[in-house]
Amino acid sequence: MNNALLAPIKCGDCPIRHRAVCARCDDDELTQLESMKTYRTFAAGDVVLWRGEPLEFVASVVSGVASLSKTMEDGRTQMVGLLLPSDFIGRPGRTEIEFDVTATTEITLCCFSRLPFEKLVDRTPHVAQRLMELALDELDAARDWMLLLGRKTAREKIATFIEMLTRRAQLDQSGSVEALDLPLTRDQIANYLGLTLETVSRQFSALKKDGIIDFSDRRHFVVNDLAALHEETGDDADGGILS
Amino acid sequence: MNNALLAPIKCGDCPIRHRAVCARCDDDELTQLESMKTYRTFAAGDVVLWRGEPLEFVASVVSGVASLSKTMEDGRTQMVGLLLPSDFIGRPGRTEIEFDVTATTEITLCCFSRLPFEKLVDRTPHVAQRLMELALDELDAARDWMLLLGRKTAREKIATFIEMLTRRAQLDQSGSVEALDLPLTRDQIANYLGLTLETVSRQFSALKKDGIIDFSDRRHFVVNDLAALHEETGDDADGGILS
DNA sequence: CGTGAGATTGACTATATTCAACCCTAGTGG
DNA sequence: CCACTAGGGTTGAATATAGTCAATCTCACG
Repeated sequence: MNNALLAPIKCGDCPIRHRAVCARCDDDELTQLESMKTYRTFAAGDVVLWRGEPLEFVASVVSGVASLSKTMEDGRTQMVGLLLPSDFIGRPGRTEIEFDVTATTEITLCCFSRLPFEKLVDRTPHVAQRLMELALDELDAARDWMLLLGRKTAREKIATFIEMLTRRAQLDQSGSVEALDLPLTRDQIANYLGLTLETVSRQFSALKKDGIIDFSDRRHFVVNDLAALHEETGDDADGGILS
Repeated sequence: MNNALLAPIKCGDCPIRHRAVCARCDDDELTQLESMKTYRTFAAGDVVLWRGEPLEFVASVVSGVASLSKTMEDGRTQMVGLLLPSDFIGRPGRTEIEFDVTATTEITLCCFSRLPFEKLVDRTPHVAQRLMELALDELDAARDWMLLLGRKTAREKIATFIEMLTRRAQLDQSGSVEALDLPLTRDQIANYLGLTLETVSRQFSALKKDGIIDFSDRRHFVVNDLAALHEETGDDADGGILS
C-alpha cells in the first residue's frame, strides 16, 4: 500500500469531531481513541482496501473523498457509495468487505486497528450507537440511490448528483458559495450514476446550454438556478428537506 | 389499516426464532419480548406502512413477503428491498420511514410498540447487536442491488433474481426442491429490477426457450440448469458462495 | 513545446420502452 | 353449467434513450 503516515492532530481540534464515529464520546472515551489512532494519507487514485482482503484497520475519513465500488468480471463497475469526511470504513464483526475502497481525491484517514477498536465498541455504547446511526444513514442513502439507478433518466441522474454536491457544500460552509468542486472525473461520475462517461458529458453540456449550470473549468461549476435544477431531478416539489 | 390481529404463538415455537431480531436473546429477554408482542396479518396488496407516516410499531416478518418501495411524482416506482421471514421493519431512533411497506403475499408480522421496544433495546445489548447485524446485512444486499440496477442487462437482472429465489429456497427447505413459488407479479418484479413488465415477461420467455428454466404455471418455475443460470447472471464464477 | 489523460462531440447502433393487440385462467353470476 | 369478466401475462411493431465507436479538443505537466 503506497500510503503515508502522519502525526495525528488532537481529537479536540478535529474537523469531524462532532460527526464521526466519536461524535458522542466523552473526554475519557476520546482519550482511549486518541491513544489508538494513526493517520494515513492516500493520493488520488490509490486503492485503500481491496474487496475480500482481510481488514487490518477501520477508519474515519478526515478529509477528501473515497469511493466504494463493485466490479464485474468483464470490467463493468458501479460505485455503491461515496465516503465524505466523517464517514466510516469497516464494520464491527466483519473481517472483510464486499467492495473496493478507492481514494478519488487525496484523502486523510484516522485509522484504528480492527481488534482493539472492536473491543472498545463492546464496552462503549456511545460508539456502538453512533456506528448504528452511521450504518442506517448509509442504508437510507443506498436506497435513494437505488431509485436513481433503477428509474431515473440520464438527465435526472446528473441533476440529482449536482444537487447533492450543492446541498453538501451548503452544509459544510454555510454561507454564499461560489464555484463548487467536482471531486470525481467524468468516468467516476458515470460509474456512480450507472451511465457511460459520454452520456455524463452530454448531459453536463445540455444543462449548461439550458443555463442551469455553468462550468468555470472542467472540475468547477456554479448552479445558476437551484429551483430549475431541482425541477430536473424528478424528485418531490420540496425534496423532503426544504433548502 | 385493514389488518387482522391474531393470537401470537410462543417464541420458543417460532419459526424465525433463530434468525430474527430476537436470535441472541436468552430466556429472560425472550419473556420480556413475549409480553410485548402482538401478531398482525395483512392480505396480499395491503399497505403495511406509508412513507412519512409516524411509526407506531416495529415488527419482524414471521411469514410471507413484504416489499419496500419508493415512488416518484409521475408514478415510476422502484422497490428498494424485499422483506422475507425474519427481516425487521423499523429502526431505533427513527419515528418514520422513507419508503412504503406493502404486503406482496399474505403476511404475518410479530409487532412491538415502538417506544417500549426502544427502551428494551437500550438495556439489552443482545437485541441491539442483532439489530446492527440485520442493518449491515441489508446494507450489503442494497449494494449488490445497486450493481444490478446500474450495470446489469435485462437478462442478467432476471437471471440474478431467479438465482436469488432459488438460493433462498434451498436455505429454507434444505433438500431437493421441485417447483418454486414466484412471490411477485410481473409488474412487481419489474419494479424490483428496474425494468418494465413487458421486458420481464420477454426475458422469462427467452430463458425458457433456452431451456434454462421452465414454468409449470405463471407463478411456479423450475430451474433446469443451475450452472447455466448462473452463467447468465454476470456474477463471478462461483458467486462468492459456492452452492 | 510535446505529450497524454481527461473531456467533448458526432454518427451510428443496440437495448429496453412504449403502445397496442391478444391470450389465459380463476372467479362470478346468470 | 357455462359464458363473461377482469386481472395478469404474453407477444409484436415501432420508438426512444443511452451505449458504442471514433475523431477531435483542452490543458496541465514534464
